[in-house]
Amino acid sequence: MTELTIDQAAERMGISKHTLRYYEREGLLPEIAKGANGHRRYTEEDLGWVKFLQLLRGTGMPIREMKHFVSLTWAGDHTIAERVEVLERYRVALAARMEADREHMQFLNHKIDYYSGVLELENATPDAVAGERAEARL
Amino acid sequence: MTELTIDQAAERMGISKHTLRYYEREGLLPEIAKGANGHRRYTEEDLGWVKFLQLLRGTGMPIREMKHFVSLTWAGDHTIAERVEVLERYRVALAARMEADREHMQFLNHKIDYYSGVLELENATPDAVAGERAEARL
DNA sequence: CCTTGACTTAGAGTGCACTCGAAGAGTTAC
DNA sequence: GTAACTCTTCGAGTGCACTCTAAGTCAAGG
Repeated sequence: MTELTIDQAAERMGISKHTLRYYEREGLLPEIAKGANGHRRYTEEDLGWVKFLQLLRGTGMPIREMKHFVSLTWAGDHTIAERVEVLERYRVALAARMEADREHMQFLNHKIDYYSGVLELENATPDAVAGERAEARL
Repeated sequence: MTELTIDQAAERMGISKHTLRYYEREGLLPEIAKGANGHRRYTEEDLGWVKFLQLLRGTGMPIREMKHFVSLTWAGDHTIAERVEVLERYRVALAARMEADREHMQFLNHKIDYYSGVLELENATPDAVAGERAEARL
């Protein structure tokens, strides 16, 4: 019924047709059913799986490990313990990235604040600019 | 005095010698002074600059734009307004990434919680496992 | 009937950021 | 003095995740 063409699926998931086929080729997606014309028909379930892959990808997991994880998922419930181990590892790594990002955001904020200060000073007193040389070090 | 060899600099900054030379070649670092033997000698100021590059890089700025930004920095104070524009763009992008990461962390947490629940259930009642099939959809 | 356009495949190409290799020179250890 | 080591440069190679091309098929429109 509500099966989508590759174009529509790509549009809706915010991903390119190329990437959809690439994921399928790589075994990250199940083989997508084909219509009478041989064109792919994406079901809602397929799209849900794509979303799952996007989230997994977003955790920083590389394609190689996604293949592994996906195969675990398809292998059945006896792989759940291993799946947890994998996810834990990426949770730790993601937490580290988030922490680093906070530092980088601070860096940007400080830099922008400092520069904005210099600009305001220039506007306020267009004469006294020459003395401003001290780059904020961090 | 406290000038470091490329090995020491790499060690201290947590970066490879290759990358240090690469950054210099690309014009991201000023030309590093060489000792009598032709070997690079890194000053504290050089290392500060490396740190600056690492922070910039951490904001998600690609090498190409870093080159631009660095050239603005070296060009003098009249480029400050443009520097602010650039940094603002990366602040917006970084904020978006941080928001996305929060979503990805939630995803991991939910998955891990769900799986852990299944595991506990298995341990508690090793018999009633067969009925457990409903994958958490998100 | 013929063109247009979207799909199919396998495989090649791209962009990024390193990362490494080869060739050569200078210092240090025995 | 010669072997081992580390540095130098330049250019090539790597790994990742796409991204695109070429050649072919099929359906609809004019």
